[in-house]
Amino acid sequence: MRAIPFAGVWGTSASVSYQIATELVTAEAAAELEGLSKKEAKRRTQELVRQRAQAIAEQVAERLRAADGFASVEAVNGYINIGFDTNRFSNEVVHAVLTTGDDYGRGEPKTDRVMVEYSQPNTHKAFHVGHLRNVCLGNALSRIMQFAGFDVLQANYIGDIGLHVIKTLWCYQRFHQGEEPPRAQRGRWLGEIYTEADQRLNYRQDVVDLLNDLARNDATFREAVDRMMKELWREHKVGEDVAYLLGQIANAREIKTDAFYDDETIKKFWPIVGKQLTASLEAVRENPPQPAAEGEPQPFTAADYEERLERWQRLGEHLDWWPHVPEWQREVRQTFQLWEKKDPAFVQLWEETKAWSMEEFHRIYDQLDVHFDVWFYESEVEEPGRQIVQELLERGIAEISDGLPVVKIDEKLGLEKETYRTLPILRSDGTTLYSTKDLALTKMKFEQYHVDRSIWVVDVRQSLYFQQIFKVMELWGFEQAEKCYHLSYETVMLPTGAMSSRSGNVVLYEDIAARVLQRAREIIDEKNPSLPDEVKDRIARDVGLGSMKYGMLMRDNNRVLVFDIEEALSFEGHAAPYIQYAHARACRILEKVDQIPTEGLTFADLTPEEINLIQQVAIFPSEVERAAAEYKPLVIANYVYELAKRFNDFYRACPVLQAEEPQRSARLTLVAAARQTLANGLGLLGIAAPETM
RNA sequence: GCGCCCGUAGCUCAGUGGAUAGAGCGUUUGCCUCCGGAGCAAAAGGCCGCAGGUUCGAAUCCUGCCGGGCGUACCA
Repeated sequence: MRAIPFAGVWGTSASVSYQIATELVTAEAAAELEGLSKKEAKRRTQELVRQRAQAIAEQVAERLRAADGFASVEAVNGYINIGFDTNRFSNEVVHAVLTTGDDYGRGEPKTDRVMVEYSQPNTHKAFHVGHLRNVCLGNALSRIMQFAGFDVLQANYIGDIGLHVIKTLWCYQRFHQGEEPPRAQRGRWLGEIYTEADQRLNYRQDVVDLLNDLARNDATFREAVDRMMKELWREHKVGEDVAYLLGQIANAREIKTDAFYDDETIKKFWPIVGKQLTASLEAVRENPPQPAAEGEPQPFTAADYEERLERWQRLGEHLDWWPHVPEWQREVRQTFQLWEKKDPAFVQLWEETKAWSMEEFHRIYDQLDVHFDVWFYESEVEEPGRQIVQELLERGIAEISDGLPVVKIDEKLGLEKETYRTLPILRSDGTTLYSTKDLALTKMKFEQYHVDRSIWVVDVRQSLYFQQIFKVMELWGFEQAEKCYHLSYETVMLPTGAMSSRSGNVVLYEDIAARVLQRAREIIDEKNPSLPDEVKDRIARDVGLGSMKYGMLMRDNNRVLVFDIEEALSFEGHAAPYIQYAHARACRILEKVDQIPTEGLTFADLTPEEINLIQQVAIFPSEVERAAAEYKPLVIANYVYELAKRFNDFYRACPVLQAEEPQRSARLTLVAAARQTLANGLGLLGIAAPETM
């Protein structure tokens, strides 16, 4: 049974005649099909089933007509289409919505307690669009499951310790000691320190990566460098390093960061690289390369050279970093030991700077109207995690391999094929890994919060990792391991490529929020200039942030989201403002009447637009249930857009206030029901439904 | 190598084994004396990556292939 797939018909459609026809035909026509080829037999069966299904549908329709109680019964293409009594069903739907109000669509209370862990931002790092997708998803999922009847606990898991924090604090102490940014900027400023730390510590690798990239992929570069270096060698007699570079590049062999004798080599070599890149770029611009044959490596285009040249330039600004990198890396390891020893001064610095980030996070959550019931911190599960590692070792589930504790999961499960691989659970220097902490956290969720199910909303790149964690928990004998679910979603990319704070290719949350709010405000100033300022501000927030959230939710989880700020700033078409606008229009109609009747209405001679709208309103509860069962906020995002669309159709085709009674009352209640459902649906996505905009 | 995900209109994407595969953006043409034009109507645009299979019926399920992304022992 399903809704009749044609617009403007209120009823249901059944395909049972096909099942019956199939059974009958296969039984009766066996003899006839005997001698035919497989293909012909198939075609003949298809033909017979079609005819038979239609015949059965007609018979059934005939009976149902006699039974009475349906508005219409028809046999079409083998389907039995049953039209409902529109008046009765419309009354029921509208009555249900208006009497339950904000609770329309709410599911029966369920016994399961579910924890949804999401957001998990790292302190000392920037909050960007990638984090935004996570928050929107996790929060919408929580709201939906709660509304569907589950007892939901929303949990945040703050990454307040780990290598990233150590790196940031090292960089702060080493290069920015005593500096203090303006209060509102402190979280962001720390994020910049982190980026700098990362750039410094990876400097040698980044330099060598560029060289290797060129040596591997660009034949022109190999030849030119070979020529130039030979000259350099003859003229200056610079020693072994040049020979090394020459050899590796000419043969497209990998250059290693630690294979240099002289720190000055790179400084001398760098201009040569740039010179060659510039020359290649010019050559390619004048004379674009022909695409290589199938299977051959493609020659670099102008864009390829521009990108490399840009990297070359950026790295060239810090050639003086090169000699220091090994020493910096040593310092970072020492800094980690300060944390391990709980050095009081260091712990104090950590607490202070952590608070800077937390302040920013709280500001963001408030703005997004996101509220957590439980706050976990990585720093709090380090010790419990170590104990679990200890126990896993004692029980032989974990072992020491290459100097660190790991669990060889496939081996322990007796799997031949590589599936779960090996999970390291503690660093060889004794510092904790993400996995160390997650093992403890998983246990804590079930034992301290007594949840029946636990959902992790985390990026898809960690799916193997979570499979590993859950399997290790299972091996450890933790029964609730099967109640753990990783809800993965694809990454957020930018039109310029993958996000990376190191290369500066990031879009920060605060920047998009600011732009979206500003744009919303401009539009309101233009469309509704007479509103008071504070009302305009509130609407700008509802519309701007709503639009931003909807953009994060309108795409399927396992699809990469390319975040385009221009798209986010467009409030037309398939976006939250469209839905909010339908809601505001409904409010305009409703405010012009004193009272909305809820019973004894006459829904007679309904137009297709009215029927479509009532139908869409009617399926809201089942859509909520489906969204919760499938963990898919997208279901609601699609639903609420479709509802707005149908409302707009109705709005155009059906005058309400000027209609004659009893049609006027019926339409008024329909508007009220649609408005309520729009508001409820938007609410599940964490999006406001303003009355004016 | 192995594993996971994606491939649908020019672009970005919806689509629960069922009837004629839908939106938005973009393009073209219209609609405010009428409950708000952040709207509406119309046109154009499709071997649903390819090839098999299952089924009365496949964009949807299965297998293989092609193309792209991601993951794959001390990052999180």
